[in-house]
Amino acid sequence: MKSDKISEAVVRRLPVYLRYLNELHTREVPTVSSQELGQKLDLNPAQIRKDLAYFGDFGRKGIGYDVSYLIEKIRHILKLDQQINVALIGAGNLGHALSNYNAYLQETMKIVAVFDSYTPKVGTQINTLTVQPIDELSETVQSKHIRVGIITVPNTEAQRVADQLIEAGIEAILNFAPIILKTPPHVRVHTADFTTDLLSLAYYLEDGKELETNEQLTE
Amino acid sequence: MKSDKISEAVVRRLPVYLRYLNELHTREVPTVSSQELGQKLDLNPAQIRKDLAYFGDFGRKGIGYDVSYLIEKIRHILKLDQQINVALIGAGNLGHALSNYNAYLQETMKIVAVFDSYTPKVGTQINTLTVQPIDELSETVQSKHIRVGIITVPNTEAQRVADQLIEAGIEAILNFAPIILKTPPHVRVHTADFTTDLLSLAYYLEDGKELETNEQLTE
DNA sequence: TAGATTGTTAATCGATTAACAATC
DNA sequence: TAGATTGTTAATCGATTAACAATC
Repeated sequence: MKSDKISEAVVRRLPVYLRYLNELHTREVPTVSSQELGQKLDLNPAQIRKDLAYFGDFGRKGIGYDVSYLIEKIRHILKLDQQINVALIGAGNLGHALSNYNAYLQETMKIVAVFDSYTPKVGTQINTLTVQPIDELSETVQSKHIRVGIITVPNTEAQRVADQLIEAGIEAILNFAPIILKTPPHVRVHTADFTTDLLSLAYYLEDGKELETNEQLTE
Repeated sequence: MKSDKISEAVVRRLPVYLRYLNELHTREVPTVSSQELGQKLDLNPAQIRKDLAYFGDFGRKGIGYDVSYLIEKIRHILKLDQQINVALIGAGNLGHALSNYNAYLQETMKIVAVFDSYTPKVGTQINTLTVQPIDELSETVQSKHIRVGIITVPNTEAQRVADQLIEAGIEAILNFAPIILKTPPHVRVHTADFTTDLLSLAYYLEDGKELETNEQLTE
């Protein structure tokens, strides 16, 4: 196939493939079929083949996909064959948590700066990074060649921080605040909103299992 | 319309509606149209009307939707008109961060217990909760009528914890570990995997903006 | 009444899955 | 050669959007 416009659904599956392929690589498994991948990742094998075929002929008929080769290809497609510097804005608990995830980010996306507007936080250490005041954002984005921003500030500040990031020339944003950011079309925004995930989960709970009002809770 | 099987996409938008409706309610706005909602939430007004119409006729032609009434209805649909108790497994930074979000959870989903398998963490306080050893999970799930589990443990432990939660009779899981959990069909699992969000963001970065190898980084 | 907006049908668009020839 | 598995087309399925009669 090759080319066409690629849908977001396809792009979002690529990191999932990559993650499992890395695991296979560690286990020194040389090749993998779309069948096996599908089983492991709960996806239809035809869908996996189609996803990959958008970008090239990576497999071999009768054999499957070479694990190392496919890793290389997907990393290239996702632009993860270069280091991508990331800034974290918001040094609260969530920011702290995320700063530990560098290892999961294919070692190519990397949080290289942390900012907070709350004065007592400025100057403290998060892992190896020193929390900077937010007004150094623009300068640091330039000097450290930061292309992606992660917003972990309170709701009320999220839009303002987004504006500042865009002003500073950032290209993409991962937003953890449960609000809809207004951004220009050239800046890609993904929202990681766990409150939506959790609240929508409630819909699928079974009916008739609520607490009875007279039921006693052991504390 | 009313009824039919409701797609996951529809269910996932309900909390988004709810969140903004609550904001309108706070601002004492009495009614809202699908047009206004769509503008604010970046959604097609027809889609919003259709989503709501799956569950009943909540609007008034020529007027729009009564904010308070719609809040009540959506809360009922999402089963958020009762308290839903939640357990958090994993008392690391991420667990810590999430335990502060109770306020965003419509005050009906509530984290009422925290567990960790790492002995030194057991007994420490997270907000008002004392971290419990993981082998108290089953008992506490029963006694506190916990229906939902949030997994914030390391990758390697996630599947085991999921199994324990299911064994304990939990009905739904929000999984933060970047792996695909294997679970029986009656247990609903949502995955909140920010690494996928972030890595897929890289795809949308502009080409030709990589760091030149000879470019100097100011530290 | 005139203007606004719903609920719903029909049209469109897009994504997933099945099927199979090609070929390792 | 026989078995396995890809890449791709066609079929299916599902979700979004447009349009409009009904009506507040």
